[in-house]
Amino acid sequence: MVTMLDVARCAGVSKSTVSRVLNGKNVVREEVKALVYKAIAETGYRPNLLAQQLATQKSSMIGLVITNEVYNGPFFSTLVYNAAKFCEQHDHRLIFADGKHSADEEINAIDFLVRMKCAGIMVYPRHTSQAQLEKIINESPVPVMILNQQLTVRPDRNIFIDHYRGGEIMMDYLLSQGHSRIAYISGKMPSPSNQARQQAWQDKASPDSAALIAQGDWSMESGYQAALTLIDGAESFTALLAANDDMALGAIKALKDRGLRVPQDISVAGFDNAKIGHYFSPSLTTLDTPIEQMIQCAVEQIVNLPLDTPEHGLTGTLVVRDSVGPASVSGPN
Amino acid sequence: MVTMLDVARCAGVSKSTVSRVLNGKNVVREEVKALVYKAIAETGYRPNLLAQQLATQKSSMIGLVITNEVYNGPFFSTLVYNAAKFCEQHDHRLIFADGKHSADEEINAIDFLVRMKCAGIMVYPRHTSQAQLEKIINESPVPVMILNQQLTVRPDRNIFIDHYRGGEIMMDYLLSQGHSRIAYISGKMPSPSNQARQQAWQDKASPDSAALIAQGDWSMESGYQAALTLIDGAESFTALLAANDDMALGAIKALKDRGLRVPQDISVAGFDNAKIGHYFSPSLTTLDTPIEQMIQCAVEQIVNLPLDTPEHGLTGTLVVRDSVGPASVSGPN
DNA sequence: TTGAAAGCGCTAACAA
DNA sequence: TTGTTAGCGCTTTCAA
Repeated sequence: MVTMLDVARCAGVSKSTVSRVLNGKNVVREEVKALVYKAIAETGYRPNLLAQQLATQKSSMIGLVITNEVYNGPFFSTLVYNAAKFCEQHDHRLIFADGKHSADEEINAIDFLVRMKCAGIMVYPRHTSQAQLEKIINESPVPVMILNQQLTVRPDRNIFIDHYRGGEIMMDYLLSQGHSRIAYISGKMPSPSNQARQQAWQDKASPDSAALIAQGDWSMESGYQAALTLIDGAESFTALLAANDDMALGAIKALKDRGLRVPQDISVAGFDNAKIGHYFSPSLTTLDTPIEQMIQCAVEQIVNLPLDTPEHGLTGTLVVRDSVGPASVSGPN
Repeated sequence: MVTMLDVARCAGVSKSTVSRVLNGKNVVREEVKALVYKAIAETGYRPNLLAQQLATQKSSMIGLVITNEVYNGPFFSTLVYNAAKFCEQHDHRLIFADGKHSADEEINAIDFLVRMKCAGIMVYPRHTSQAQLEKIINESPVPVMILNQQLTVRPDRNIFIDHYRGGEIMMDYLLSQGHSRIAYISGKMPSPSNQARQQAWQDKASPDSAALIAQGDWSMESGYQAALTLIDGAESFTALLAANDDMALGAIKALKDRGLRVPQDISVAGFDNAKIGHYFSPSLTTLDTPIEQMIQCAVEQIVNLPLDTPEHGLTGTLVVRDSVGPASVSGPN
């Protein structure tokens, strides 16, 4: 491996001069500079970033921790895409650690990134408790930004989406369409997104809706199964709200398979505004979640832009499409 | 920041002893060990991975380069999910660099990972030429594995999917269903996947099919538009093959919007076996692409498992569903 | 404008 | 079994 010293020797100068040339400090004579560049080209030298970061005590990496359970959702691509985009926009690189499926593993992933001396870390937590997160934030030498879920402390380290408000928006829309019996398909717990959405459903739904809930795990298949369970249940309903689009899509298939029409017999809505929702038939009414904005805030907070963290949670916007219609007079059962 | 020296002082031993304790060399007296652990706990010491990797000259990171144009495809989640999975399985971490949208940027991303001293690098190239890739592979001190596309050299650094064979499988199936006029929606070039699939289509389609091709860019929307173009074209066809599932799904919507039935009037097929295909109506006939296997081979090659690189490309398997039916007697126009 | 030397935090001979 | 010492490849004072 060719080091800076090799370049220096080859150019007939000292290590420090090479370093200066590379770091653009304009204190080097042009002719020497040229010599150094020539030597660099000749030797094929690549600066060692580990050494560089160790010496400067700073790095240009931003870490992201996500539990791989999230990988399949439409969330994931959008999240990573935007994370990479905003990192690069601020001359940083995204580095990525799998939080796997337990609090320990999530904490481990964060720890790895801390020890890699990332400039900052974004965590999309799934298992780690508030208390643990708070501890991590406070002990970390670099900014650790908690995404998606609301923390009760350290708002400066927290960019969250107000999923409760999102749930309300969706429920209000369904109610405004005349639906009074609304079923809910939940995402896999623990999940702050699901928890808040479910709470909104519960608060807005008619009091006797307790039986109108089925457990999903965010996947299309679970939405399919959950919908079957609900259809076969004793309680009737005219609308079905799923905690994400994937499950809503699975649910629509289940309804169709049972000969029910969407939205004439049953209306269906989801969350997240997955692209496919537009192309599905019927096209899916959903809530567009401001992922891009969330990531942007997090990254800019890390790179220390003079930017205010949003005081309140970000809220999504309703996307009205065809899968929700007015309540039919008679429900399916 | 608390360093190893701090721990050593706190425990009343030397730095090397602390190091030994940490690295599990069982040459340290139990009592001393205990002392060190106590000091570590007290000080809250976290080893600096940069320093460690600089000193040991090795790292446990595996890099992945993807162009962000790929982020939206169903490919992406699967790719990253499996990459993370197999990395962790072999006690490595995935680190991720955006190839953005030019050869220069891809090469830059690879360079970054090289300079971060990754143990190995996986590249899903989009823009970089064979010659450039070859150069990179040969010059890199660590294994650089080229994914997806076939290289003419260095099969030991190349895990590819035989997309031409995949295209043939799909075309053979369509032909076996009696289709003779088969249209094709292409992915965005440059792309080895599209190139090979398109070639297979061209070789298998009837010679007068030249007009039956429309340009897409992998997105659902482009599939939608491309299908409209084809429908409005002068040439009739009974089947439509799209270079990926997303475009096939967009195309199906276009057909429906024009009052055409799938598969009765027109059959549609795609590639990649995106999950949603199963839930769409009609469910989508597609080719399952062995992404997981590809990544596994790449990772195991990097971590130096006694494993043979597959001699030939991996091939996908046909997934027959509802979007393809027998050729109808009369096409749409 | 340049070079020498110390130091970033760690590992790994070598000696003791 | 432990401590001393010399690196890993880079940056950055401090002198020259």
